Amino acid sequence: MDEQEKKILLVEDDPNFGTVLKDYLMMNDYAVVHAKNGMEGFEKFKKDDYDLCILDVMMPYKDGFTLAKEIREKNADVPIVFLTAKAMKEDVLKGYKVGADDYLNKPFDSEVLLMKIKAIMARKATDTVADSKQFEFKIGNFDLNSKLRFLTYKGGDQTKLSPKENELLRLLALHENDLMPRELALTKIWRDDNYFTSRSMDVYIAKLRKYLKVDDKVEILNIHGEGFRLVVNAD
Amino acid sequence: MDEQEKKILLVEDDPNFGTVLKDYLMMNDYAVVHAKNGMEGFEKFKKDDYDLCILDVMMPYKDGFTLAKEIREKNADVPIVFLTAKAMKEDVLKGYKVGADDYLNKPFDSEVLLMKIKAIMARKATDTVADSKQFEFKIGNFDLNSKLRFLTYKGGDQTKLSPKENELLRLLALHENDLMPRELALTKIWRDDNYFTSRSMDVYIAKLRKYLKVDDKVEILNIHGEGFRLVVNAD
DNA sequence: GTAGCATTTAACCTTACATTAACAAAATGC
DNA sequence: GCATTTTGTTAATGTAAGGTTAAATGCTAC
Repeated sequence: MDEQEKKILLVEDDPNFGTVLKDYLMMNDYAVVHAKNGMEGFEKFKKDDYDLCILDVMMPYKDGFTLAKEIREKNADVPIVFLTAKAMKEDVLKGYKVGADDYLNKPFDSEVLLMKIKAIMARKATDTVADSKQFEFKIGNFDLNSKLRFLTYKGGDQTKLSPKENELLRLLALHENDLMPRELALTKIWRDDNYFTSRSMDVYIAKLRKYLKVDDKVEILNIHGEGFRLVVNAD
Repeated sequence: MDEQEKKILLVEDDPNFGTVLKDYLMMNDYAVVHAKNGMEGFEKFKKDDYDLCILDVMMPYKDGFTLAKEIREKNADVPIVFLTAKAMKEDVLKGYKVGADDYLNKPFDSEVLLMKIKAIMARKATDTVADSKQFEFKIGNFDLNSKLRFLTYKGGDQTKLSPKENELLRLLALHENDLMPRELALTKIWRDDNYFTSRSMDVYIAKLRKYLKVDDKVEILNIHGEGFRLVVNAD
């Protein structure tokens, strides 16, 4: 889990206002996806996970409330903020009914919006304890704790692993005794496959080999032109 | 949780308005305690646990913000809604900084307030750890009393902790031996995540490390780019 | 007011991490 | 064998994160 930007889905049909708002949010380190109408908004929502949705209420074809309802059916938790030109009481009530987290009347102050977003995100910051992805591995005499990024030898010595070391070893462990294609690591961990990332990966393979050296049952073999293989030999 | 009435602390100095609002909320099945000024509000807050605080901003002697800050020192989680006559941008920002959950301008529609309250309560309900009301921890040879904010070493030496020290150590203890994400502390305790709050947090980590130093089984480890880990080693 | 705290800000330092570069050594294919 | 590609190794460099310290600020209480 690295320093990820928070992802915001912004659904706003006014192209000028939408673009300005998007830029402003991006300047404040949010990753923003801008949909130009309700339909598009729902498509984009289904395709990805968002930390927050900002919906304009007044939109052609599919208004913000309808969209909010659809979003709620898919995901009961994602915070929703409505933008609205008029401050009609009925609208506000309707908004809270579909589970709005907040409400903003246009024109609104951008700093206020920012604070609201921060407040909502902070609320959300639950201690989501580790999704049950696999984070612990036994590798010969080693135990790899991939969440806390350390490698224990025979229950004793702990080696801290850097994020890349950790990811790489985890990927190898997931393919224990089997081929872990070079390309897999490069695309999954380095997100790019070129001469330099490849060289970088080799550097990390070397580091891992150094850590694993203390147990002579464990080794990382190269399969020329294919990838690597984490082998655990019997005693 | 059982079918308990939710308890609301209402702090409002205008006796007429306060009484009307209190009655209205009670009619809607909330248990309401009405304090007539900031001082009284804080006294009442300390005496009981509330699910929500509604604070008037403009009050003699102790305004709503000051009160909110005091409340926050005691309890970082309780939702706070401000009532204010004027909609000054600075005020709104100030409100969110002290951790407001919402903001209402007087005169406001009572139904809107009700919806907001419902929305906030619903949010709280889904907040998984909101109920982790644990205030006493054993950390190696230390005992942390997080309510009274002190740290005892081997039943003897007591160190008083400042509010921030206390919250931070508590958060670490809640995740003992596990990762306590940096971001979690920053959003929960500092309510903001930027370069300076991050540096501030480091200062507090240093303070805690100094306190904990006397017990060499206990340490706070950093996990680069992720957060911290309070480790208690076996003897 | 000012004394005494808690907290933030600021500057600065250290460490951790990832990449790059240059080169050596294997492996492969002809 | 020798040319080419792939892998291995080491060191340097750059940057980001974390750590430390002291001063500045803000608050409360006297």
